[in-house]
Amino acid sequence: MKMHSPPHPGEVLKELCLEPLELSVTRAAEALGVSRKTLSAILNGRAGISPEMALRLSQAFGTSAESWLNQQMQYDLWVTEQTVGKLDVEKLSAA
Amino acid sequence: MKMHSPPHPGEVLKELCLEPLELSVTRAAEALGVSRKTLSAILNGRAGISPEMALRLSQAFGTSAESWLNQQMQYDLWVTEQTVGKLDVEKLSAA
DNA sequence: CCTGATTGTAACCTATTACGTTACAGGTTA
DNA sequence: TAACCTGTAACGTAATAGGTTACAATCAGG
Repeated sequence: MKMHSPPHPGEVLKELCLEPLELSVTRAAEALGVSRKTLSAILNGRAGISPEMALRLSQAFGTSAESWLNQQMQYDLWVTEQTVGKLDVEKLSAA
Repeated sequence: MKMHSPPHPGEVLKELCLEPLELSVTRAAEALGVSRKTLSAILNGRAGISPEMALRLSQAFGTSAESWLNQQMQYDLWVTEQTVGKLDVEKLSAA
């Protein structure tokens, strides 16, 4: 039913965390304790948010790690739904 | 704050889905369209629930894919919290 | 006792992904 | 021009989901 893509967590991170604080990618990566490449990949949607990265974000920005992983989960699920074709699954329960 | 482990999703799958329907591992793997090894690994906590597997479970048992991924996320986060030491993260926001 | 079914798991393979360092090219700005 | 930020390619490591095949252990029926 859901048709359009949930936002990639990297977009949210950029718009809600980096831009309001006027943080450069280089500076933010430094603060998070990861390489500039790693953060850049996330911001540009070429990598997801790992549990460890979620912890880093929560410590740096005072947000919850769950919220980041939740967004990532929604995004991954949407991508998978769009990607995989019909799965050959047999219905098992009555409901 | 949280101290004890959230249940591994494999336990939940076994107790809430397989056992009530008296499904064997072999039979359930067949129905899900995956190898017996793959399902066994999940049931015994040696593999996590991937987005595709969550879709298979939702189709087989009439549950939501999100609920499975949510459990997996909680579990992964807990494991990561227990595993990684102090992360060298600089606090960035005021809150 | 033998047979068949079920199970966990090891050994091997592939594909993907997060992360790192180094290096380059393009842009902006003082 | 020089200093900085940026995306990204090229190389590496480690982890993980998935597959097939094969083996040993358990348990139920004949």
